[in-house]
Amino acid sequence: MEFNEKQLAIIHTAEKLFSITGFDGTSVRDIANEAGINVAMVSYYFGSKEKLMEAVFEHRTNQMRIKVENMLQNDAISHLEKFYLIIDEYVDKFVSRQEFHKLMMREQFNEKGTQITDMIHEVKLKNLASITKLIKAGQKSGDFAKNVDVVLMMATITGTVSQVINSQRFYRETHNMTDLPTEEFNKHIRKKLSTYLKNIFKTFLINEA
Amino acid sequence: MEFNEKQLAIIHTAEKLFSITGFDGTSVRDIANEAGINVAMVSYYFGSKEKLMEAVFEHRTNQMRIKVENMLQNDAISHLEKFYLIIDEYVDKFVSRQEFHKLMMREQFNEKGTQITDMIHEVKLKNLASITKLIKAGQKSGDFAKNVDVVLMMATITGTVSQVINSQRFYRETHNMTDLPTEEFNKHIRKKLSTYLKNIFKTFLINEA
Amino acid sequence: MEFNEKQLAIIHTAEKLFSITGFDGTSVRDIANEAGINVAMVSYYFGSKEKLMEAVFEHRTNQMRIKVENMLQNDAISHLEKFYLIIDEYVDKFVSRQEFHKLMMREQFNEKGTQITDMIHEVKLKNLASITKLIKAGQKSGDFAKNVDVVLMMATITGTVSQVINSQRFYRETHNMTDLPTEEFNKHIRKKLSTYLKNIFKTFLINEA
Amino acid sequence: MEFNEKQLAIIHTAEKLFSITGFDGTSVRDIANEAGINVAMVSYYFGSKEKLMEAVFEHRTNQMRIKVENMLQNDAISHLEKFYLIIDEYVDKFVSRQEFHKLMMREQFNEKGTQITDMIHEVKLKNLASITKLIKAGQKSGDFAKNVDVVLMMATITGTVSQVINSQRFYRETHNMTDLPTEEFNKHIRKKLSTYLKNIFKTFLINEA
DNA sequence: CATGAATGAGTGTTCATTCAT
DNA sequence: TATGAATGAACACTCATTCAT
Repeated sequence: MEFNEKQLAIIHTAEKLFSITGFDGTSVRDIANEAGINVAMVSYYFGSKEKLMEAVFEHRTNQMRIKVENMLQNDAISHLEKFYLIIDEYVDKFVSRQEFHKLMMREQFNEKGTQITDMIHEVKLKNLASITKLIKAGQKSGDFAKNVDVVLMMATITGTVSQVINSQRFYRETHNMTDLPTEEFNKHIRKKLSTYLKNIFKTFLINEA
Repeated sequence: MEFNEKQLAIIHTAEKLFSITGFDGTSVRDIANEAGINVAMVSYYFGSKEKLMEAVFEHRTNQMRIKVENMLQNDAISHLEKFYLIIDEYVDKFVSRQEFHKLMMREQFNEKGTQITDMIHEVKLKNLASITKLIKAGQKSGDFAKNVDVVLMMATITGTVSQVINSQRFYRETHNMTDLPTEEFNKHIRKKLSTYLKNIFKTFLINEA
Repeated sequence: MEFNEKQLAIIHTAEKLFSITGFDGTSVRDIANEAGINVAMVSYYFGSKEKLMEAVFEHRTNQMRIKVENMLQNDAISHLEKFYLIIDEYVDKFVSRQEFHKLMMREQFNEKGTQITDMIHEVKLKNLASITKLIKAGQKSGDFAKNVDVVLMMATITGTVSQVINSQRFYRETHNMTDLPTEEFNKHIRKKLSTYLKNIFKTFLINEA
Repeated sequence: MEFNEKQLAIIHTAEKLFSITGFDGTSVRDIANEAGINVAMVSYYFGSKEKLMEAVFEHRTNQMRIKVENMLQNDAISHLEKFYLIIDEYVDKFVSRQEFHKLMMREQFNEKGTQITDMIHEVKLKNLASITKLIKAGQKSGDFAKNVDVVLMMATITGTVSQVINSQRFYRETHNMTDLPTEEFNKHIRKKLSTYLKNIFKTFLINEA
């Protein structure tokens, strides 16, 4: 599905406000005002507030998927390095699309199964498949240890990144970075998380041959 | 502050409903109906819906704090074992009070700084202090590696547990546990998370002497 | 079901406005303003605008039923006189409850079968049964002609009265009664319709012995 | 006024939808969708929704007028036979244009005097004049009784037909014709109403010389 | 000549809260 | 102390209509 410019403006505004005040906490009027459009446009373009939320997810869903297909075929880099690339991709995605990922994390916790929780579920399943494939390859080659639970590993990666990014205030205050400009903080945290997570999984994943 | 029975009934119902449908998604009438009390009681007892939310947090805040004071003075167990106990405490808290922790996770992501975000922040700071104290002791004794970021470690522990517990469906489906009764699942996931997290941090934290 | 005073005020106002501007043409706000109550009261007391409409009908439904039970057992008056009493009852009801009957006539034409069309249907069936009973008794005694279609007779009585009452302007203008006060007009039309309908059915119904 | 094909398509669709869901219950979008045209066309062609309604009536108004001019001059048929022809014409019109007549009946009940109520009023006045002319001729020749109220007679004819046709369900159910195809029902009811009404007025109108 | 895009006003309904008792 | 009744504000959404093209 393709969105025109006005629709994209609405989607981006909605993404932002939903991530800040939540779906229920954001009124269609808030979105309309912030986006500088008429209230009726939301219904006009998307049908309903819920459908707008779905549009937000549809628009960003691709960015939730980590892409490893090409990687896996590249024989030049080791399995561990491939895994590192996956970590970097997760970190990159969360850091560069903080608003959307905050929104996604929130929505993921929703108990009532909506269209959106289904979309998230699906992407997670796909990501799981990709990572599992890599892990299994690494195990077959003897590089990786057996008996690793990929679901838990995913939980650690997304959980850790999400914690740091989404409740940023805590990290910033404890690291004396309260007033660090967004750009610089993002750069810093990207590097920090990447290194940390790689370190975490290095010994955990590698076969102590 | 002490709450009478009726107030506690309201608090518990609110805790549950807030965690399911969110703060904005839960109406005072929903809470009143579920708790079997009059709508006006919420305002009457707590002043406002927001104040009720604060009461929910005030009531559970203690449970958010990990207690390590006694542990630290116990010379019979090693630093690593002490750290393991902290992990178990986090896991226990999240598993046994899933509703509240889901609520807390959501609220933590709120950008608008409320009374509640402040409460969460404070507790996290205290927990950080406790853990940091232990880590530093371990480093001093040479047991633990230097240069570990305790904030990141906390993020990993809470992030991982939160991911698994709060979007339980994904874990259950990928582990063929869709219909496992709550009790059994809790027992399983407690053990699983505990072992996993200890494994993660074992090599990471220990000094390769 | 019983209604309190405020509910009755709303019902009466709704009855009036619905009869003038129709269900869709009347807004809940119109009713609230006219009744001097808050908009929210309609939902509060009746649940919805539709339910309010049903309440209007529930409240007046008894008045739609013609009562013949006692009459039928009275041996002092002839079958024809009993039928005349029925005519008078119809005329009386329509004249004294013009607003409600206009509303009913309109609603009766609704194609989409609602709760209300069902209610009307039911009352009409009961009225039909009552009249049929009388007609059959008259036929058995030889007073009434055979082969009369009671449904058509009902249609003539209600149709004629409804036409005259509900599009009153035409009758008034053609009879030079444009400015006749309501009270007097009602008195006049009651007598007029009564006489006219009795005349119509006299020769039609009576057996030319 | 003449309407082009597209305008006629809109008029016919509007006539149908207005008769089913009423004027306020039918949205311009409904009409546009059903007619397969653009929403803006209604305003474009007719100026407004109300004007469209007027166009519907303007288009059908001729069919509301009964035509007796030629009849009256025909000396070959009796006055009573002429009156019978008028009855048949009313019945025919109502049966063959049920949608429009349902719409008209509803609109006739509108209290707020609109352009449309005026149109209806005018036609009724003309019809009244035609019938009155015939009745007076019949009275002059001694065929008809004196002291008949033509307005009431019109009310009986239109009222009876309207009741039967517009709340068809009642008639069908009480006559075991629930599933009778439209065509056959129309044929049946046409004959039935014609015979019935003629019977009604036969003795009522004729001078018992 | 025709239309997709856009709008402000208005819809029924729900909301957290207040108030008289 | 406790509550049913009541309210004004806000909600998501639909409406008939306008306008640039």
